[in-house]
Order: sequence, then C-alpha cells, then structure tokens
Amino acid sequence: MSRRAPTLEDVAREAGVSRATVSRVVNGIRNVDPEIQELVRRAIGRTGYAPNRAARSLVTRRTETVALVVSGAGDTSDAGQNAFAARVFADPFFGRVVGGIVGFLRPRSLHPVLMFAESAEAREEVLTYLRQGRADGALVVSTHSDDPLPALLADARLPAVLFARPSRPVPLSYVDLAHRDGAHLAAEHLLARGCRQLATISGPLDVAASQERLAGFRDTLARHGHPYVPVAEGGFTLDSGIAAMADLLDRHPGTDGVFAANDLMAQGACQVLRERGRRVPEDVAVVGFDDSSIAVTCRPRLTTVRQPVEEMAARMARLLDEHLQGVRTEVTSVVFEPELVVRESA
Amino acid sequence: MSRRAPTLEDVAREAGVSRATVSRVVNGIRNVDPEIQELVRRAIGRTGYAPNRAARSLVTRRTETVALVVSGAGDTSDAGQNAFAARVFADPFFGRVVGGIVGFLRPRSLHPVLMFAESAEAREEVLTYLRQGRADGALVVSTHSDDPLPALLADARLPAVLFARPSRPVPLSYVDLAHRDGAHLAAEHLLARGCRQLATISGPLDVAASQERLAGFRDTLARHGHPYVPVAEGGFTLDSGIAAMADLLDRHPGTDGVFAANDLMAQGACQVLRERGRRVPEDVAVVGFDDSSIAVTCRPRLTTVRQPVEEMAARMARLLDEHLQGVRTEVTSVVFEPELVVRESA
DNA sequence: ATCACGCAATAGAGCGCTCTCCCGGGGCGG
DNA sequence: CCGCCCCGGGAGAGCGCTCTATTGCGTGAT
Repeated sequence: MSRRAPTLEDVAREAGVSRATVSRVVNGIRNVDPEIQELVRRAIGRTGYAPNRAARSLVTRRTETVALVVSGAGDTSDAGQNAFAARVFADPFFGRVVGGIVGFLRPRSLHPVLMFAESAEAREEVLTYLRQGRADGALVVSTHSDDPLPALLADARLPAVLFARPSRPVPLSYVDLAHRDGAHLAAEHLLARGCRQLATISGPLDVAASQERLAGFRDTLARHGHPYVPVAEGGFTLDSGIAAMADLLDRHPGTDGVFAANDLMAQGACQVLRERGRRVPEDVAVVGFDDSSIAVTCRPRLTTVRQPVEEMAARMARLLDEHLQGVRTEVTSVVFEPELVVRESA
Repeated sequence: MSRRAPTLEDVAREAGVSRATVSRVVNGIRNVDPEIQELVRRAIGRTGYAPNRAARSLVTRRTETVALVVSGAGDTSDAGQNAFAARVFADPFFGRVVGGIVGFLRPRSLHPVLMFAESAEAREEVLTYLRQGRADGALVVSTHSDDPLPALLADARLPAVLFARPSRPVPLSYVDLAHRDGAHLAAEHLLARGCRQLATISGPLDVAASQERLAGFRDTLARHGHPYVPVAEGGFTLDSGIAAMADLLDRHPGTDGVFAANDLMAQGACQVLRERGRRVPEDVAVVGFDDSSIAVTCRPRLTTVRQPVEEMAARMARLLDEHLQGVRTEVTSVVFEPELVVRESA
C-alpha cells in the first residue's frame, strides 16, 4: 500500500512552522499572519493532508455525526433486520424525512448514521453507539408511540430529538403535526362536498398520530350532527387499507365519503371502491393524509391533508444541532399545521 | 452535566488490574485468567464503561463504519441537495438496497453513513470523508453509469465496491445484474403470449443498465423475426413512463405488447393504456422490471423481471468487508441472474 | 537446588490532534 | 526611555486507547 497518510507534523515540517500553527490554519481560528497562512495552505496542498478525525474527536469529544434512528416494533425473525429496513423505506414518508434531515445536516458538515431500533437488542446498540461517542446525538423517528427508546435516551442523558410526541412524557424535544387539525380539514371538506354517510380508515391505534386523526375527525363530525362514525382500523399499509375499505363497505354500503389516515390506505380504498363499482369521487369521495408522492401517482389523484414532512424533519435536525451547540438548553416542542390539498378523489 | 465518562483507567483501578488487562478483556483476546476476567467484567458493569471509539480508531485505524453513497447527477439548485435525497428514496429500489446492505452490516457491527454525491463538490466531500478515516470504505450506488465517483475513488486508492458496472472500466469490485438476460425473458414471455406488435420503454440511455435491457430486448426479438422495435426513452420515473407510453401509442396504435425498463414506468404505461381504452393485458400486455413493491401494489399487478436487489446489495457489502479484512485482494465482479415473475399485466 | 521456559499481567510508548500556557517582539502611553 | 500590553507563534501536555516489550512467577528438566 501507499505510505502512511501525512499528519499535521508532516505539514508543519514542510511549511517550516509548528504543529499548532498548522492546526490553527486548518481550523481557521485565532489570528495567523496571512503570509504564513498561505505558506501552510500550500504545504497542505503539496502533502495532500487530511486531518485525522479520530484524533480530533478524541480531544474535542465531538464527531460531527448524528444517529438517524428508525425505531419501532419489527418482527423478531432472523430476516427481521433487513425486512424492517425495507418495509420502512417502502413508505415514501421516510424518504421525505431523510430528505429533510439531509438537507439540514449537509450544509453544516454533519453526517447521519443510519440505525434501526426494532428490538431491545437493537435499542441497546443505539445507546452504546452514542455512549461510545460515535455520534453526538440522535434523531429518532418512531413507528410506534409506545416506543421505549426515547425514555432510554432521556434516562441516559443522551442528546436526542424525536419526530412525533411520545405517548408518555419524556424530557426530549420533538417536532409534530397538529393531527387533529388535519382530520378536521378532511371532515369539513367532505361535508362541504355534500357527503352524508362518512366513514374513516384509521391508522394503527397504538400510534398517537392515528388516535389524534381519528379523534379530530369524530369531533368535527359530531359538531356537525354526526355522532356516529364507522371506523375500520388499518396499519398504514396498502393491504390494510384494502381490507379496511372492504370491511367498511360490507358494514355500511351507503358510505359516500371516506377519510383514510394516510395516502397508502387511501389508495387501497380507491382500488376496492372501483372494484366494487363505486366511482371516486362521484359515488364515494376519498381524502388521504400525508400528501406523499403516491397522492399524485395513483388514479384518481388524491385529495389529501398535507404534512410538511421535509420541513418538520429539517426542524428536528435543527433542534438537535442547537442542543449540541448548547444554544438551546430547554426541551422544546414544535407543532406544525397541516393543510388540505384538493385534487381529484374528493 | 454528569461527570466525565469512565475510561479504561477507571475500570482498571476499580478492578485492581492494569489498563492493558481490561483492554484484553474488552476485546476478548489472549489468555486472561477467568477469575480476573470476571473481576474486570464486574468493574465494567459497576462503572458503566463504554470504550471510547475515537481513541480506539486512532490506534487501530479502523472505524467500523462504511459510507453508503448514492451517487449521480442531481439538479444543482439550492434545493437540489434534499430534493435529490427525496427523489432517490421515492424509488422503492433504494429502500431495498438499503435493506440488503443493512442486513449484512448489522450482524457485523458495521455502520452505514448516508452520503449523497450528486455534484463535484459532494463527491469531493465523500473523498475527504474517507481520507480523514471517518469511514473504512464506500458502497456506491450510482444512478448514472458515467458517474465520475468510482474513478476518483480508485485513483485515491480508497476501498469501495459498486452497485452496477461502471461505463468505463475502473479497478473496483462491483455487483450487477444480467440485464440482457432479463430483457430476454420479457421478450420471450410477450412473444409466447402471442403479441405481434412489440414496443419498449427504455430507461435513460446514459445508464448502462438501460442500454443492456434495450439491447437484450432487441436481440431476442430480432432472432424471432422482429428486426424493428419502437422505442421511447424514459427516465425511470412514473411521469416519464406516462409520456413514453403516450408517445408510443401515437406512433404505433397497434402495439399489443410493451416492455418497460422498470416497474414505475410500467405502472405509468398501464395508466395511459387504460385511459386510452386499452385493456391490460387483454389488448396490450405489459412487462415491467425490478419486481419492486409497486409491482404488486398497482392494478393490474405487474408481470415483471425480478432483480434480487437485497441479495445483490448484501453481496456488495460483503465484498467490501472482505476487501477491508484483507481476505480478498483482487477486484471482483459478481453478476446475478434475473427471473420472470408472472402476474396479471402480461 | 539451579536454570531455562512459558504464560499471565504490567509498564509505557505512541496514535494525531487540540489547546493551554508561555515567550518574544513591536507599539504605545507615561 | 522604560515598562506594559497585545498579538503571533511555539512547546508540550494530554485525550483514551492498543500493543509491544518486558517483568514476574510457577513449572519441569537437569
């Protein structure tokens, strides 16, 4: 192999100055004579020097790395590990989260390490990773609100920010969406369209967001004189949306408006409705949630409640960064407002 | 804040042994008296010791981290950075790649750092990252085959493995698919079904995989007495599939069989066909490529050429690991065989 | 009883960097 | 003209770990 990589020492010798001076130039601190600065820069260029990050981290106690943790309950089978990862990324939602996070981190030279915490063992690995100082903090996206990871992180006093409010209070900052308001928008829209027999496909009810969306939908309808709302629980997947819609139709054939707790399930609902001879939106109007890429991909295009995921994710990253910088010390929660995007399905 | 984290020294004092002995226990090497071993373990438990990775990396010159680089040409706008990330993850293909890679890395305690290299600047960042020793090697997934990153990595003698063969030879290992064989399967299937007027929606022709799939399709048809095949070039996106199919139909209304170079475009093709009053597969048969999640999601479910992406990704990770371990020194390429999955669309 | 040998455990030298402390010299006020 | 301060630059002490060289000790052969 090639000889060992050049060190500060080498550059210093090459430039005829001390190690400390080179270090100052590299890190751009303190006043260094511009002439010498140029001298050093040239020496760096000549030697092809790249500062060893392990050595730097050892003294600064910072790695400029954050753990991007996708947390939740996966199956515990052997294949569970990558199955969980594949399943997570099958939902365009996470792609948007990653996009938002990366958009914030990159300009600041922070790097995300991808981790999955779908089992107790995996959670322990995340904690160890942080304790070993391999990452400065964690960005946690939970798929279940009873996820134990946030509490573990808080107990260990490890810096972390959550996407979505945890089910039981934990002293960690988080970003979230006003899910109730989103459901309210959907309900108002369906009512304004003239729908009279409304039903909803909820998300998994062990997820706080699902509960909120359901509660918001019910509240609004109740206020408009619809005390009873048929509900079918789904799992945020296409298949579960299909099953839920079929179930709903069996129980309430007269349904003329459906609110699905995410776009994937709304798509499933549309498929079932068409198969059963209902036109969307003429016979049955469908409103989704998220405004993910499939909202414009599927036919008819979905009317949906937009969640500014990228923005939320970027904000989450910013919160963590502020905590790490010490700029922000108090636990903070930021709640975003959804908005309705009207397309074809309702 | 809490007092500083316990170090080897602390554990050693607690256990009444030397630093070196604790180190041996932690790393599980050399013969250590079982009694002392137990003593040390207990001390570790009591102090809550977690070895500082920066310090370890400094001497071992290993980080147990690999860069997972998604490379290719993104737009260079301000929003380009996260737009690229979001776009990449909008394709379920990458979710599968990540799943396969993570499945291999995790059991080996290797961690992936997510990086995007869609511009010259971003590529330089990747190189610097590796040169600084922040990652031991790189796994590169290019979206374009004329991607300059592989050559840069090879020139810098940085360990890396590619997903897909680069357009011009580069001394780096890679995994790939026998794209021609896949296209051959699609062609044979369409012909066997009785299709007479075949056309194809290719991928972007600056991608080697697209060229191969097109060439394979053409070759097989030529061998069966179809020297001319209408082609519309797409960009692997839904929209481009829609546009390509519309174009094809305008030029050749009699088309009764279509091979799309990926599932997303096949889905778009199906939508256009339905909108234009063609039944799939009765009037026009459609074959996709990848066997991604949308192949079973969309209606009709797609007949498609299966690419064992997870397996390929895992193999890519394994190749890199072998290179890093020094177990494998020669540049290696592994080519996987595709298979046809028959569903409803053809 | 003496000595060579092997094995467990220690001492201590780095790995490459940052950062505090210190020094020397030039500018300026008294 | 002298003393003080400030600023550019250097020396050197670690950061926490690994690993080589070395010590100490018990064992078996002589």
